[in-house]
Amino acid sequence: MDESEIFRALADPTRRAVLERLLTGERNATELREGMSVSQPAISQHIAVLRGAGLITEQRVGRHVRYAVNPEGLQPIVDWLTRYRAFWPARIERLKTHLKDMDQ
Amino acid sequence: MDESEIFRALADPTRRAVLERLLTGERNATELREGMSVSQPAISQHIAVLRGAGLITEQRVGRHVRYAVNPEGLQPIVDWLTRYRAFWPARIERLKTHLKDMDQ
DNA sequence: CAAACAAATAAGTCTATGCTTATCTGTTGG
DNA sequence: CCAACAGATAAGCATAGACTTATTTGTTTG
Repeated sequence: MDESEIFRALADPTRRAVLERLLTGERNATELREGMSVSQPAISQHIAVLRGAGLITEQRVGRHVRYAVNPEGLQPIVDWLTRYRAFWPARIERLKTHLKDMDQ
Repeated sequence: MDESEIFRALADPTRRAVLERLLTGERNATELREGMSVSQPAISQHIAVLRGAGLITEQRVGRHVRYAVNPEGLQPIVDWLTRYRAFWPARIERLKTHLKDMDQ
């Protein structure tokens, strides 16, 4: 329900990069950090923000933690955006195409 | 193209309130401020952020400035969100309903 | 033209955020 | 069991953000 927290979490490019990496499958913190030029604590803190915003879930597996996108996490802002649907004249066709793709 | 700037602009509840007020029609700065407990400069600064993010447009009319939602402004983050469509199992039906409503 | 008005800008303050290094907690494998 | 590892937490710093009051810019109207 707290859109502010979600938007704030998404406002940081490093956190969006983490999320997008999770789109291709679950990862642990070390894997999420690969190729990024930030310290281990920095990633850990970003992960905490994403988790606080409900955007990711975590599951401890041994001494690793597997992170994954939380499917429900983005819903509040998707809902928020649908209020602006009357202002999406140009994109509406593309969105419909996406939805048709999903039907198949 | 700069999603960070858009997400950051939307992260503030006062700015979202301004945007939502504009959903019901164009307003000037004084009208946008009505009912909000912030100073005139604060609203002016919020408007500047929204405009910088491409979310609103402005048109000077005499000594007033009429602000309006920029229809194209939210597209970058709508596009960004569609990358997560595979993770929207629960919301997809609602979204389809919205789109059907638009067809009529 | 002067007073009133709409909005922006300036400048200062306070808090939040993102980063670092150092340290701590928990887990595993030799 | 202990050394190495995965990750979180602590503490400190620098910058960004949201707000205020005071002032400025531009426009209108009596």
